Amino acid sequence: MIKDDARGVALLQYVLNRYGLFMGRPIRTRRQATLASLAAELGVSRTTVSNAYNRPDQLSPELRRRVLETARRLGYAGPDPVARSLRTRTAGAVGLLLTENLSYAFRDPAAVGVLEGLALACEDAGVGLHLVPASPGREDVAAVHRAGVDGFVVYSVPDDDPHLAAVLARPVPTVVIDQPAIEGVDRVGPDDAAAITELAGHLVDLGHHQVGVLCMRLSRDRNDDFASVERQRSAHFHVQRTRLSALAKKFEAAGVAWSTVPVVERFEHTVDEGASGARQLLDAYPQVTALICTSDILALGALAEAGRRGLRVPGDLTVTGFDGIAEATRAGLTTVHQPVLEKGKAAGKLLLATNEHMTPRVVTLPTELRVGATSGPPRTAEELWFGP
Amino acid sequence: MIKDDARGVALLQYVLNRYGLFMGRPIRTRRQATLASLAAELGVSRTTVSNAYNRPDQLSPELRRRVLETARRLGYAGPDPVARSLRTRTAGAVGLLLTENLSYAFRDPAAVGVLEGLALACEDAGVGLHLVPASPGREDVAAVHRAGVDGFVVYSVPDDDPHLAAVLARPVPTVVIDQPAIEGVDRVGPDDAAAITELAGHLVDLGHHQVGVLCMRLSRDRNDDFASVERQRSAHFHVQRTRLSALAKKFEAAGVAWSTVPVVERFEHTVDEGASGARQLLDAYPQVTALICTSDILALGALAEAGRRGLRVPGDLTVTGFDGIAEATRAGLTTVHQPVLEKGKAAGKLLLATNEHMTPRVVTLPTELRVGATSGPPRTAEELWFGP
DNA sequence: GTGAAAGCGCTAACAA
DNA sequence: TTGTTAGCGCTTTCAC
Repeated sequence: MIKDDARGVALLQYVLNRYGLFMGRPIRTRRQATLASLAAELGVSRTTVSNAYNRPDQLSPELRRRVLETARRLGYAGPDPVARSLRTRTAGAVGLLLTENLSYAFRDPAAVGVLEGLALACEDAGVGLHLVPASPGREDVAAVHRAGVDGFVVYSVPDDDPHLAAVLARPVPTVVIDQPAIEGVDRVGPDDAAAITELAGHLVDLGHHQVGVLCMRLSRDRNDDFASVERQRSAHFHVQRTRLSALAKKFEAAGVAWSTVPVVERFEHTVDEGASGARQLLDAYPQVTALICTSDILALGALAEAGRRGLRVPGDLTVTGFDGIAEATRAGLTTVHQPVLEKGKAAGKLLLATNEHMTPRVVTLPTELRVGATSGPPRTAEELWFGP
Repeated sequence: MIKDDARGVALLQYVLNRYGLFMGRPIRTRRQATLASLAAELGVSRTTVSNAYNRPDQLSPELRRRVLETARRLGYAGPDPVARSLRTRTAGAVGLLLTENLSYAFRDPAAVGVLEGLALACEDAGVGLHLVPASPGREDVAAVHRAGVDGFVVYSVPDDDPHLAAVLARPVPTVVIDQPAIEGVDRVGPDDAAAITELAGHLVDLGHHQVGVLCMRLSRDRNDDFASVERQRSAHFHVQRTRLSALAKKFEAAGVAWSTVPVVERFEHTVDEGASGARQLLDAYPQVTALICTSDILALGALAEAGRRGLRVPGDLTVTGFDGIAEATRAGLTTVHQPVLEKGKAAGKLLLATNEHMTPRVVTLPTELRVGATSGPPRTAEELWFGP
């Protein structure tokens, strides 16, 4: 009985809808066709219509043709993706959390490379890539909850970011890139400590003892200034913290007291800010012979500033970067190259591999020290007095 | 009665689930908590739990606290986004269709600019940006149907692409960028014809009559070769077709028979392919005095090739581009600048503006001819014989 | 090859 | 302030 009533109502509703009416209301917009209305129009069951789209082999070609034909006539574009997702429990998309400024993400070739790699992996698997709107400023975590995705990739996010916490709370798999290890979460990234230690070794071997560092933002609060050792230690950006601590360790081992090494921080990650950071550092510490930058973008700015000051590179000043972006290569920068495209791809593959795995997986990417034309031995005392 | 039965079953199911059981089945994985199970646990209705998340003012702070607390205890991360989307009829995301190779989209600064602008607009509105996995090769349109989005932005897609047709069939608003006008669809783009006509005028004024053109792919089939007038006319990439026909018109008006103008096409949009295209064109038509490229990327390649041949620019050869990307500016390229970031932003705003509008809206972006150091008067006959 | 029944997990009138 | 009711549009056993 109940079923019959329900059907009767559904039918009535359907008829009204067809004529652009709502129950008891004046004419409005014509309702969209649904799988049910299509079935009613055809006089078949919803199953059959569903099969026409999802299991073509489950019904006669003739019937299928009729279904599709009628669908076209009614302007029905196929099963509603959201309803399907609810029913099948898969969204067909992965989310990307990226709390940095978008302008950073799209302007740093290294970040774009990661994005591209991830997008490629998604494309291969036929799943969408959902960019979660999460600006660093906004505390509103709702966007994370609203994202209909089967998993998340988290990239370049401070470890105390509320969005990250929100992602981890969601009952879907997660992969982090360049982030600290998290219990039960897959991880992708280079061995930052080893890579920059090798770079530091290169500088030590050249004879540098008076070094300075130019790094990206260490925490969510802005500090376009020198960063104390304490601030370095408590940095919330894993990559920066790791690189700084590895540098500290290496230089301490080489007899350089880390507390005497100036570290300048910049919130915005641009070439101009790199130049400004280099200016600030060199103004205060003109005796520095090597400027270690934690990214190529910053290093390019430092090179520009060196040029502005009339410093020859590497004669007067050694400059190094990190990432190995194309423009750095063209500039002959000494840097550490990391395979950014692979980073994104690996993250995507990890997330999309359905393999049941017990322990969280870790992909460590190879890096390569690329000695370019911007690093050389420091000025000696004689050179300082008598010229090179 | 029926209702009571349903509740009884739900309750039983819930109790079983809590203990990691399925009805009649052995132990499996513990089911995820849902709004309903949370409500049962608390002894309140589902509405109340829903309100705790969506309408905090609809219940007492104390009860809300209890709900959230219990949610945490049960590992409930908030209402399922897909179910919510189904119910509210909004996905909180816009789709981006981009059938070009992803590697193109992420490597051309102009395309990245559009992407960034769109992402910024989405972020402002708090909606996600869903990249639809649609490689140019795959005919499989399912990804378009599977995308749970409230609207689509279509960028740089051939007008006969099946993915585009699939998007238009979906009952959601759509905005196209750099695409031909489509009945009932909003559109964003520069006035390509006017822009390149101005550029052509600049060349005509300089006295160029022997020109050649290097353009991006015209259709989905690969043709790394000269493009006949017929092929130009029937191109499926709107932007390329528009630019070529505007050039034809302008040069015909200046007394140049377009059929005599060599047009070389390249499928891949890279600097290297630009160089190879220039090589092919100049090998066959060494008398050309101006090479018009339909993008800066191609033009940069052409410049490289000119250098390789020992041609001075603009003394021996004038080269022009289109887009106004940063690297082109640095190279002093004569080009047409278009505001790519604004293009993406405008598309996003158009899509997200809920304003009821009757007629499709069109945003025409301003362009600017930027005369750089790569365009000058052609060699005269005397110069050819006696040197400049 | 086709259909009936049972939800997926949630929200939003409307009632109490 | 809280609960009841009625689906959103679809897929999927399981019968027929």
